[in-house]
Amino acid sequence: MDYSLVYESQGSTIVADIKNLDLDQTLDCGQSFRWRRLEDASWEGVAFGRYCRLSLEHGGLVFHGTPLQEFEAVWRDYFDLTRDYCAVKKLLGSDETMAKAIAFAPGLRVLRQEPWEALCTFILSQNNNIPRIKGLVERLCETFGAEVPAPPGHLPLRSFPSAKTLADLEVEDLAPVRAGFRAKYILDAARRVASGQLLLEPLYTMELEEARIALRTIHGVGPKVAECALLYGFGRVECMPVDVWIRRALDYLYPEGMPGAFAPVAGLAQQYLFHYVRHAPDALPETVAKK
DNA sequence: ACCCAGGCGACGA
DNA sequence: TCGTCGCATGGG
Repeated sequence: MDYSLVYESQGSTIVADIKNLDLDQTLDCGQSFRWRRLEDASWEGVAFGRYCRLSLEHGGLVFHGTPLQEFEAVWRDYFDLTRDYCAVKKLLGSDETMAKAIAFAPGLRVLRQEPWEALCTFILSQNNNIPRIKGLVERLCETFGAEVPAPPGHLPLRSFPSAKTLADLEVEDLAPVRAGFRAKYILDAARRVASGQLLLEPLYTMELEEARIALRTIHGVGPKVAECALLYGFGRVECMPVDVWIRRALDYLYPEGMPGAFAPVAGLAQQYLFHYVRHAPDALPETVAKK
């Protein structure tokens, strides 16, 4: 539990004693592609069809215009605030390399996103770079999402389009998204999910290897995307996606593999490491980083 | 212009 | 089963 005191004040929810959360580190680290940083350093976005604007103000986390009831129904779990990151850091920090990665971004958390959104966005992520993934996701939502009302002074945003919505489209309909060869993958995923041929709900608790196999029945979902969907969409923190960055990091920093004790939270270790090797100048030697 | 990106499927050995 | 290649697109 990374907070103990939460209350509602003037229509906003305030988490007074939040620990282990930095919004910049968490909302712009390549796990979610829909959050935007505003001029005043607050962040706004949409998840589970709800608008959210939040900021960190002298140690307290403020959900602007969000009733306590909605915080408890949606955002507490979305930000995984009931997880004890102090315990996670204690475990991972016993390793010197991981201690450096954690020190570089101590407020990084792995979000618990909507399953369909996580699956879909990481299908779009393949052989792609993060700035461009954001563009694809933005155009997908702008074109096919439903309008989500925003408070006065803020432009309405759009929800992530449902599988049902996308299932009725053809590849040509997705042209404005400019997803390239990934468009057909999105449609296959949408059709399998919308038809009930692939049930997402059981993937929260299904035996892991079985869940991986189920996800990989989608055309365009391989080992890496399945791992991302399980980690980011289903809270399966033992899942560890290995992309080109993590591959480099493991090869150089953990040639013998990561410590076995990390396994239960390998996905969280992966997120610290991913952020570290992409942004810390001294994490990898120049020759390794550029390769 | 050029390289490569949070990979995957198809294909051939 | 394993290595190689093409894929759409555009950010840096």
